[in-house]
Amino acid sequence: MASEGRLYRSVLNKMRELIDSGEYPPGGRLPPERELAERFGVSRPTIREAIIALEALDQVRVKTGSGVYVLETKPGLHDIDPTVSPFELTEARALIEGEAAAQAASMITDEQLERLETALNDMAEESVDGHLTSELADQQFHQIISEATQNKMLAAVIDNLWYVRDNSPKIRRAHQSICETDGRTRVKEHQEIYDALKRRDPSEARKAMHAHFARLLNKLIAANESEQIEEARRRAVESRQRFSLDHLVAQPQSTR
Amino acid sequence: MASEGRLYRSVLNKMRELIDSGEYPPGGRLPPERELAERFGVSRPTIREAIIALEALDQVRVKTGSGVYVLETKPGLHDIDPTVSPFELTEARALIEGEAAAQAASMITDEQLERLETALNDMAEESVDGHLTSELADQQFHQIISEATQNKMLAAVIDNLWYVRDNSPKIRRAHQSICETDGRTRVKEHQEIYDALKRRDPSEARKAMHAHFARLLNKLIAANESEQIEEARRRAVESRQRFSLDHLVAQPQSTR
DNA sequence: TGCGTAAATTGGTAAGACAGAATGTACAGC
DNA sequence: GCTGTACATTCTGTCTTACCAATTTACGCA
Repeated sequence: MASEGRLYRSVLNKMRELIDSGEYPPGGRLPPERELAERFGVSRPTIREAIIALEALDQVRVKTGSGVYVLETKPGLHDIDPTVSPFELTEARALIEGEAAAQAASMITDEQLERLETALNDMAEESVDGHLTSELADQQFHQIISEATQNKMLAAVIDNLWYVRDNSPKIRRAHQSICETDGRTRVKEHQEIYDALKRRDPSEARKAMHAHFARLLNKLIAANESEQIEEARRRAVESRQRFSLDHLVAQPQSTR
Repeated sequence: MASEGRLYRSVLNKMRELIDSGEYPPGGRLPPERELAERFGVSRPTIREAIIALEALDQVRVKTGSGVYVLETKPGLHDIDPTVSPFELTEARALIEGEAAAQAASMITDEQLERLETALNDMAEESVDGHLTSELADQQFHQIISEATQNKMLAAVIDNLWYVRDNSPKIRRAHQSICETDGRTRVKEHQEIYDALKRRDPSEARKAMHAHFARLLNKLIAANESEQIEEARRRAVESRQRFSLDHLVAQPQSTR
């Protein structure tokens, strides 16, 4: 299953999806705890945990005895430009993290290499079932590299890119639609980055990082295309239905 | 009491206090749920809720079967880190704006090239007397390039770098100490970037951008060195004066 | 219109079964 | 006697079921 160790996290993710997708719009009320518990097939305390996490993330406000209400997302607080597309973000990450990897290759310490290896193992171990640990290991991997550049400004910029990735609803959704099917490929790509860093080869490190993001970008593009095809098909069916309806009511004149 | 509607919040606050006060240092482990429940006089689910909120706030990491561990608090992602040095910033700008220039070289429009030329002229005209217009033209030049990448994320990152440059006191001071003496060199460097962009040559554009920042970095280093020498001299004078003062009061016994 | 009760909803607790991780212990082999 | 491995125990977080309390909201009735 989508089990990731702790149950409430899986519930949390599903709820965030529902909120992001507009199922529960800002200002609206979530279903009661008991109903959610039944719907997700978990107990009520677990739902409560997910709601509390949601509350801590400022996505929701709980009013005792009344219900839990969706807050409007305030992107202005951390100024994420909502018009930034997943493609732009990934391209920017490719360029910037590519340079970071090259920089890190000539600066990285043995201790940091060890931590990279740990993260790599975590990624490989959990790549089968749980996404959470795998995701976390992924993030740690990249963070260690940015730290290894010994440039706090560069590290801060990269942190910011991850923040945008995790907090822009549009981008979150795009990633969720592709992050299920990968697995060994991702581990292999990170392995190649690690190898280049271990050899202290800046050029190869940059190249491996670019390759990693290039694949990600291609997946995003493919997912977007199939989504658009799906959308087009849906519209086609819709208009066909409308046409047939028009035909039934038999209005020979008006095309509308 | 400290009750604020929901019990877990009061527990959460107490725990945060304990963590902040150093009672539970980063890397350390919190007491087990059952013990905390007894200590705070609440039930275990309530403790769990508080821990989950703590986890959502990135203050704590839960390891199943082992315990809950305190994370080191990261400085705010979006505040300017005051420990970032002018060198780090300039290095980061070199890498990132270098890639931006390469990207821009293959995407830039004729209209943007025109605006670059205008900025270049402004820079050249004013390079003799007024620094203000020249500074502004410089910033515009770089902004047009980041815009030409057609990547809003990359442009936002570069904007952020300029913001740090303009708003970190330490970095502002460092720049002011070197920005007076340049002149034709800077214009010439920007001219070379412009030429590469006009030829639509990514590699040369990157190279020219790197050269620009490399010179800036060297100047910063030189200024820093001379500043440190100055500082050392000042201290030498100071200690010499103190020595002579000690000598004047003529205390043969105590070394203080 | 105003008030009071009932329904709906979240808040909190208790007790226990379960699973993973750490720890201690005993036994086998050297 | 010493060491290392295998097993058992204990510790710890995970999740459930069941129950009652407190608060808000809705509705009916006067």
